Amino acid sequence: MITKVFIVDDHYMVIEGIRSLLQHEKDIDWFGHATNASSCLAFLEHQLPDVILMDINLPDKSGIDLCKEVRERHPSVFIIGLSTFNQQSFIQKMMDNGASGYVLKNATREELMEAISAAAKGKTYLSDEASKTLHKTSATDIPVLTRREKEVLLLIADGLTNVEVAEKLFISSTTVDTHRKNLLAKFDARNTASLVKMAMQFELI
Amino acid sequence: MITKVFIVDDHYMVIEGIRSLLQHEKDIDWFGHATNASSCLAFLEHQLPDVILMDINLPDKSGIDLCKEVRERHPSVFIIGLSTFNQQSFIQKMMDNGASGYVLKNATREELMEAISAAAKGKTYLSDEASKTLHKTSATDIPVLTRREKEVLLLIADGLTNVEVAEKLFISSTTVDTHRKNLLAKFDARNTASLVKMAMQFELI
DNA sequence: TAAAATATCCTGTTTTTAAGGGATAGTAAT
DNA sequence: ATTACTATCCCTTAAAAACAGGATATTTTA
Repeated sequence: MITKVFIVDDHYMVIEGIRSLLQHEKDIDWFGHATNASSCLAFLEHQLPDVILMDINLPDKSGIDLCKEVRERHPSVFIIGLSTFNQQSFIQKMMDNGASGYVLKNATREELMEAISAAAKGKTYLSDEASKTLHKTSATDIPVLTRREKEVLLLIADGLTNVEVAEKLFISSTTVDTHRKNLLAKFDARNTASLVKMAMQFELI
Repeated sequence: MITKVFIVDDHYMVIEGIRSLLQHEKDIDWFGHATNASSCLAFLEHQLPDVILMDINLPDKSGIDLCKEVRERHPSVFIIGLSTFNQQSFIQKMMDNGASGYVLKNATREELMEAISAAAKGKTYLSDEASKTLHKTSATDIPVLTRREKEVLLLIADGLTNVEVAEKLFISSTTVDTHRKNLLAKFDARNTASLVKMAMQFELI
């Protein structure tokens, strides 16, 4: 069975690299590539590959959003996330949005082939490193914040005091203090400084 | 004149991509590749290429440090920085450490060839996007910190109080407070929270 | 060498946070 | 209807940070 593979990545070098890695594979039919999300979607209006290798960072929209969109419009197309970043949040979001796998750009030809053939069969494949990253966390679990807490967090990080945040949100400063208290607890942070640092690291700011 | 090109990048797909892009160039002699800094340095003990394409993110040490080291030991070897990131700080540091150019991974074959031939002649090449990034800043001027201030900043961001920082650095807590005061002034920050946020944005933490 | 930058230390006052406690009302889900 | 969560509000005390002055010794640099 021949698998039709399409690539979405804005880096020519990566596209070339993958083409080069796959060109001698008999079971792979090189279907083409796109360098951004919109041309990918346009392509899919006319032709459907079996598997799309999709970068997470695209110029016009994130691969994470594109993944969701493609899966909704074309459920027969399986998607493998492709990224330099071995980040828990990215992998998680990609899989949540219907991806069949996640491969790092330092993957070997073998890993890539495994991922493609698994995806073509509708199965799931995660590269070793990616699956480790996905499962190890819970120590670095990102706290779930309420809408209000996020608002307060942003303003605090911008240097506003409780009183100033309160004025901005039309609530009492003691309420802001409570939110701050809850934020510190959720992040297990010692004080505002480490709270802001952690929030930035989790990319919540 | 034939240019001997060597690549240091921990992503197979990028190595393959560049090889594929360059394989039909008559003026280019593919010299090989390394996937980390130490094997690159080991290779250079025996053979010297004309140009090294060097990723900024390597597993064992940063391309920025490796660049400096290679230039010191082997001044005849010219280096072109290679990265996904179009970040002012990276480009600046790479050039400061003696790189002859900086090319993004979404560069075309033409751009890559221009960069290589410029570097081979000892000239400098920056891809359009990279040079824009390098020159645009000054609105977002990054404060210059002293060694001590950086130490204090890191510890503050980790949530230590003045007293704790003082104990760690064997200085008085009032001194720490003075450093903090100076940091706030340099960053034009209202308080520690915004200081930490700005420092993270400037990638000083 | 003189000036500038850096690192160190001090004494105050005022404002803000941290940490502990507790309370009420609305909403969403089971 | 009860539980769980969210958002709101309040109190107290102690610790910490912000702010405003100033001072001295050591490096760096021009």
